Amino acid sequence: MIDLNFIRQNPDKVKTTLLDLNITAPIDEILDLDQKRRELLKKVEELRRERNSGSKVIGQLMREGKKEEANAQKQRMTDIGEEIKGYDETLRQIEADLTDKQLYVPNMPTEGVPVGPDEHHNVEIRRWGDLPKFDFAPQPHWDLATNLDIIDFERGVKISGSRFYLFKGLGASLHRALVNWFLDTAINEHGYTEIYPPFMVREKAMVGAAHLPKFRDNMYYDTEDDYWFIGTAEVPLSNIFGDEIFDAEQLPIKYVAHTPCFRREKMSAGRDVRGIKRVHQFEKVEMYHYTLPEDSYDHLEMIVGNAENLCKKLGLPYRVIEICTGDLGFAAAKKYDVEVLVPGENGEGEWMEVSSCSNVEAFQARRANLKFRRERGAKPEYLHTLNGSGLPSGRILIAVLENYQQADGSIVIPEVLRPYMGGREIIK
RNA sequence: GGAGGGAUGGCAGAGUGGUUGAAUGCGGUGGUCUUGAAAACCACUGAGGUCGCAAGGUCUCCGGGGGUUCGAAUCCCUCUCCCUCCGCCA
Repeated sequence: MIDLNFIRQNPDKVKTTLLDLNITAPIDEILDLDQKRRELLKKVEELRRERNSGSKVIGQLMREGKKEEANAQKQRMTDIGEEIKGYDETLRQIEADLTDKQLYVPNMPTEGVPVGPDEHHNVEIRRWGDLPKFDFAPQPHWDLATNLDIIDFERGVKISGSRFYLFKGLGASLHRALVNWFLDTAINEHGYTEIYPPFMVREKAMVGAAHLPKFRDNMYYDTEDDYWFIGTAEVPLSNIFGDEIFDAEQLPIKYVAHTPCFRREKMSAGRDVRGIKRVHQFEKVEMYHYTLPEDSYDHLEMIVGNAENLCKKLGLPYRVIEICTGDLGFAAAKKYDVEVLVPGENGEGEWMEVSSCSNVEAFQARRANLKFRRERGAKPEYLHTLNGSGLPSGRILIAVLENYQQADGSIVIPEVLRPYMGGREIIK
């Protein structure tokens, strides 16, 4: 959610920005509702004030035993009460409508975000490493994994349908090794506190994280108990401190969580259907920061740096790109993606997104009501939150398989993972 | 799943229809006293909306929502959450 005051004071700027973002939102309706709301509020408050003071008089009169005067006063108050009731009803509708519409307004990109209509206008910031030199034709991960019998696609599909799979034997070990190494690195080297959150949340949490109401179609939902299944740990992490007020010195807070991620992938039917790149259930280690507003952009660099560090230690070539306005999405004010380079289906090399690091500024903080106080007695302010993948174990497993493959189809295990696999050096 | 009991300010805990946005205690902040500290004493100490340049005014909020009433923390309905007992259970 963005500040209603900001929309009110900069309507044209907001509208222009929406064009850059390639997102539509009912700004004029919002302005109209906002104005109606304030007009009504004024009337209703005036009437309430009258009633409050008028009702006190009744109490006074009763105590003094002046029954008739009290009754006359009661009648006047009844009339005012009726009037208030009418206005209240309208006001309630307007406020509900206004809030609902505000929930569809995206965040405003920060100064300096490249302007462009789509992902082709993202800007490469830096690049690290090179694709390994293969003196043979590299295979895609689904062939490697099937031949090594470490991923069973057919039986995953048998159990749960398309876009499901199962890890088997050393495939499952490798996956688990990645998760544990991501977590340990985050905790021991990057200074995070680990959280094990719920994977099913109520609607309020989804709205707080800005995944609802707009992205309803991409999420699994249990109709019987009203639970939403998280598509990322960002959802529970962003709601932990809802309706709480921090002292400034308690910030920043850096959390890391490993969770499954459930995604319907409705919008990408037919894309990336082979392998485990785009699936309904995967696991991810997610970084999440709560910061003072003035520190959030430093933290964005920290988060992306942490994601890069993981790629470097795994020996995976990558690039960092800054996302342009048209590709920025709903919640981010600024976003970096980290993409690793893998041989891909045809062996020529392709970029695969493995981390998305966003500063959402106060966008989630407003929705989830996350605040801090600069000093005792100061007015509470919204804090800033950031999120970044660190990293998705399934996609990194793809990268490890494809980049560390040998001519005989075996996989050399990256050194950092070997302690997590009983010292094993190769999968064959 | 069944039965019962709860939800009040940072915390604890009063308050069952009329100056109660809320006693009291603890905590916190400032001050007095003290060489300093402690103790004692005094004062202050919730959030949001709206109007206003401001000072300040005004409205709302006692788990959420709705209702009764001139007036609700107090009465009614409903939802959520917590606790206790029974049942089931990794």
